[in-house]
Amino acid sequence: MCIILIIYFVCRLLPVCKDGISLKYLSRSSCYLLHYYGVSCTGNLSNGNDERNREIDVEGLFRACTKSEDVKCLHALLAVSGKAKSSFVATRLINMYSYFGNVSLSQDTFDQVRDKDSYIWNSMISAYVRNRQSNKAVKCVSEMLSRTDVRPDFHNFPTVLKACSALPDGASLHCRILKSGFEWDVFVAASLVHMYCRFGFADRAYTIFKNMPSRDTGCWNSMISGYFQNGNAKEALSILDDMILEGVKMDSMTVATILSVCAQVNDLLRGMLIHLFVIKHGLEFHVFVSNALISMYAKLGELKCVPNIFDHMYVRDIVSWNSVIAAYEQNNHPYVAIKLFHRMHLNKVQPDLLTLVSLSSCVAQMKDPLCVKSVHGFITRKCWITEDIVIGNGVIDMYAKLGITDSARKVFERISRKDVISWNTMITGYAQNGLAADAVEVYHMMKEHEDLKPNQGTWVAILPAYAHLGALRDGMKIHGQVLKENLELDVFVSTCLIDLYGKCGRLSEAISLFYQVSRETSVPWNAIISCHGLHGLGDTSLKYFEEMLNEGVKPDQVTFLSLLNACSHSGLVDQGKWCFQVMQQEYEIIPTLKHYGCMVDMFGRAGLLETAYNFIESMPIRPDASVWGALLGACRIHGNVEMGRKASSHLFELDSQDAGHYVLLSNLYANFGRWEGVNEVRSLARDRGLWKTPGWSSIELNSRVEVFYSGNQSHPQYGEILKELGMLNAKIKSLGYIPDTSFVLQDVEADEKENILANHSERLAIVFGILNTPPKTCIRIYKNLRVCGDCHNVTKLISKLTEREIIVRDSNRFHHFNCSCGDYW
DNA sequence: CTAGGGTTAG
Repeated sequence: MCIILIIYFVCRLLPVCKDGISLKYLSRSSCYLLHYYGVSCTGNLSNGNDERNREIDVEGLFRACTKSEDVKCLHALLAVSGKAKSSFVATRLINMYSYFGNVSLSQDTFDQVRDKDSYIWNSMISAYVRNRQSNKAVKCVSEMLSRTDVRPDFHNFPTVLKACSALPDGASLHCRILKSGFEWDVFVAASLVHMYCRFGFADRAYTIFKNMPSRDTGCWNSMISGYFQNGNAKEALSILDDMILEGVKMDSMTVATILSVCAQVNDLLRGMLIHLFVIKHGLEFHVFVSNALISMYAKLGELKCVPNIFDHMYVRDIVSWNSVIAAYEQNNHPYVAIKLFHRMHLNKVQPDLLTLVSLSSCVAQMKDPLCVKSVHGFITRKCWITEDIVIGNGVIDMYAKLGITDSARKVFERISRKDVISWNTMITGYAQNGLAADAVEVYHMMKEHEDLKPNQGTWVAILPAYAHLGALRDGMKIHGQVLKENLELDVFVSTCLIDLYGKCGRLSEAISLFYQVSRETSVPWNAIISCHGLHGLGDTSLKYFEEMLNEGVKPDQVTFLSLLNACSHSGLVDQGKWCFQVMQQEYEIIPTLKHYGCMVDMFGRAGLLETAYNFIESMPIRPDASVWGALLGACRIHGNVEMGRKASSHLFELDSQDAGHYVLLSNLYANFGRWEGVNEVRSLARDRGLWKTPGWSSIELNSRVEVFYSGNQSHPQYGEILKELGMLNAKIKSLGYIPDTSFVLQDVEADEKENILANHSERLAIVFGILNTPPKTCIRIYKNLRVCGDCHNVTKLISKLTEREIIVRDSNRFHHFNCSCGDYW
């Protein structure tokens, strides 16, 4: 196609002589180009065109370009006749380059033009915006505004406004533009509506919208998407109703927006009706409409229709591939997603950042360290530019999803102008990888930047970290902020708060919050079920599940995970089995490794080690380390050395890097005094360069979290704590306490064992609490490992002696001491 | 010759 056009172009436009093209008019590069395309430079070419016709031909050629290379070719040929530097031609070139994603060529073209008119400025700004280089777009806008030879007109406004609303500091520019009063123009008004929505002033946008003398479909779309992007999905839908009432027909843009609204408000029925509308009006031929359909179905967990839509698509763009890959990734089918990724590769579609974000999440789900490495390598080779904030944030997220928080942090540090999302992503990255303390550290760093305003995403990022650390006070401070910002009804924020209160032992607060929020989606239900389970209240969790079904809320895989966990903690084996069955048969949810792990844990805790083993053997997917780890943990509880050996042999084969597994097996041997086994495991762990995770306990006092390690003498109050601990020890011994040294897993003398026990970190933390709080104050301790049996006994006695309520949360569950009220506050 | 409103994610 291109070759023919070039020949045509050469025939019509270049100066010709009777024997063919006169080479003296061609530059070296265009000779080369012609040669490259196999165009003979001799031959019979027609002549005789006037100026106007030539330009019409250029137009045709522009339209025929299908890739950046075509434009380059055209550009080179235009350069020959010296036309490329005219503002008119350059504008077209800038647009073409930017359509094909090659902004740097747009910029080169732009820079070479001396007399720039408002058209060319406009095109350059659009080129940046189109390719998401918001920083450069805004820079370009301010440069234009600083010049005297060009003034923005009402054609410029939509572009300029769009550029401004892409960046928070674009806000200062929009005032300048507003002064000129072109609000009546449909395009300008629609852009204003859009911009106001971007800055969070949906009401102001609505005022403009309402006062418009006439509205085209674009304006309606602008208002609908504006409300939607502000999180007001309900208003968006009511605008749609108004639009239909006024007899304005939905177009492809409306449909695409509404589909994502449906996904957000969980309205599958409306989504399907829109799908029918799409079919009836043939709108599925717009790529983005089909894309929107795919993501709508994916978000609502209806994967059945997805392959149908995808396979019947006429054209597929990068978004189509990304959407379909994300659809499977988000619904826990990482292997299907990877297969699609391969198919995409075969179709020669280049993956972009978002593809890799999904891919990272898939790889993280599959827990395959080799895949993690290859994706990491891929990302590194791509060297995604860090100048654009969205790309930088995506890379941080990607590394966090892969569990490589160090790399995430490096990218984070390299971004010079971090926005709120950069910070939120970094905090979430740490929190989701269990590094709550790092998450808190980053949050404190964020607070030092006064120009940054934490938003809903920040709260959703930091609250789980506080919940993990048991930092109730800090969490409550965030609750205060949330109330100030009227965000307490936001489902995500309030779910995090429910989780926080639940995890910090304040069940009544969690419940009252739960009944305040909208319970239309499974999200808050999952939180309330999970936190009751954590407290060993499995029956209550099941009651909430029943209530959830009565209210017509569809449970998802997280719901069942929380339920199975709850059953496991409360020893409700039959109910757990029932849940596992219902999940598959009624809700067609395919159990993930996590579900299997819960089941094994449940059987194991109940002492049904054989059942657990057989259950693993019957699994349709390959059990991973967490499944075998659950069995090993159960063997430790029930003292079954043989089964423990069996489990650990599978375990070390699958994942030889987790120190915790070695500790478990060595503990199991130690319990039976089989020190040779202990030594064997320990030297194995040492050979593989693994160390036992140090145990720590933390306590929150006066808004500070104090962390104690086993026998750590660096604490300023260490002497005082030791003295008090000695006194308490003597007292509880007189009450009949005999240290249970079977929990000491080193092969040392008996009195040394007692000494080790007495130095367990939670005891230091508890005594610290007793010393530093008024009498009768409840003491809450958080511990990263499990509470050992001896500590359990001692804590019970200390609680009695000091008349203190003591709550210890370990890596597994809550331990309540002296709960005379029998309630959980 | 230009422009607004759309789909993936954070």
